[in-house]
Amino acid sequence: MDKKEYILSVALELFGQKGFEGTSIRDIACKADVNIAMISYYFGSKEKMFQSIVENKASYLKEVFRELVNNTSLTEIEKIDLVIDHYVERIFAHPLFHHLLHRELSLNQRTQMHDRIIDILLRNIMVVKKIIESGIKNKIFRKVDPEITIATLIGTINQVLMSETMCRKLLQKDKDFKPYQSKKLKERIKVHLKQLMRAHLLLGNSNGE
Amino acid sequence: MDKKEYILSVALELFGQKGFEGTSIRDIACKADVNIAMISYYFGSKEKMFQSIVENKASYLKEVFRELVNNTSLTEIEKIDLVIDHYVERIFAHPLFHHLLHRELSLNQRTQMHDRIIDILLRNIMVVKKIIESGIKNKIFRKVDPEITIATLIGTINQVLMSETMCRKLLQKDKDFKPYQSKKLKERIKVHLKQLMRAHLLLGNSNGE
DNA sequence: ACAAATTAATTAAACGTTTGTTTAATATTA
DNA sequence: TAATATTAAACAAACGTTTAATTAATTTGT
Repeated sequence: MDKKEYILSVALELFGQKGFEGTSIRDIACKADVNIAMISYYFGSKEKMFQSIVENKASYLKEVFRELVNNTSLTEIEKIDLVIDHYVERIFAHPLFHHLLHRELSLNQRTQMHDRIIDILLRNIMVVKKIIESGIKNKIFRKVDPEITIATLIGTINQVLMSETMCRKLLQKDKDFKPYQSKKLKERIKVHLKQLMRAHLLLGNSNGE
Repeated sequence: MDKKEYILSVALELFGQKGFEGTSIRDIACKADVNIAMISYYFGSKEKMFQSIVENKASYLKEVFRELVNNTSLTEIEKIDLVIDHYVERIFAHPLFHHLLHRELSLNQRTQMHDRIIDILLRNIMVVKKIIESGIKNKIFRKVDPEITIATLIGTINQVLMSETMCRKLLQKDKDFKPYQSKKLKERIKVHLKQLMRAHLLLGNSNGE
């Protein structure tokens, strides 16, 4: 692997676990087994390295939802199902990065980075919002609150994966249980969210199981 | 106000906004207009002050849900409604404290504090879990996933209030809009969660509006 | 193809700040 | 007088960053 990328991956891991202020560049350099000066040499500063991580990783999650909204061969509820699948898969694939994003979102530090993250997240949120509004307009969905509904989608997954220890205690698993690596948990969340959204969104739903 | 309490309130505000590592005791002392040494004098250390904040504030939110589960004059869905009311009111009343709790939950720092916060949160979570399981047992609720359903409840509110800027952009409000002080938003979240939970939980629900 | 010149990568050490904490002296209150 | 509260100053340690020297890699001229 490219050395620069390797440093970024180590930095992501530590930032994700201990936060930006909670991680020193010495921590990163030590774990990546490089000299401290290499961080300034490669990235200019600690904060610019942080920005590199965000821009690097964010590029992965662009253009995923875009095609969804323009695909007319799918019903709105099928699109919602796909959004759930994509989103859950993404968070399970990059849990530390999403920890990083949402923690940064909850902080009043680094305004510029804060706004950048909002831009990144908002792009996909708007796609989902349009799907919901389309479903309402076509009288397939109930007149739900689109924005808060999206918060439910995103917030549910964040909440479950917020803390490994918390997740274990909530689900009453032993300490060997690794939430991020559990395919069962991933499917469980998908099933829950799909059932939840169908019950919440679909008109004339008698919930026959 | 008691000086010790005042320092704690200032510390809560700064920790809530900028995180534990992102806030220096000089920031706190300056904003509270006291000498730096007073923090050690009163609390012993920065971390012990943090613990004081958590224990102080946490005492407020004990014993709120306890009575709910033992009250047999209410149906399960009425209890869920009350849980939603209480929980939303609480977060809107102490937004910075809940920021603090959940951010600490997402960090792998201060294991002891981490476990303490989990204990605090889990107590109320278990009450809600029992309500849901009771509803399922009494064939009033569908056979939903109780644990992930709780994550939906908590996660939705966290998500909406995670960032003031994000909230404004999501709801397309101008910069004068203060999410934490908006009674309209508070009611909006309550209505959403109640409708969501009724559609999700109640058996034979035809969603007639 | 090969030595010379140039650029890039890496290092140990030091830089000046800021960090949390402590000290020892002073002021206030009981 | 004795206990408590408050202060300015200093503490060592850790912080992000820079420097200047050295090694490695690449490019160039012949």
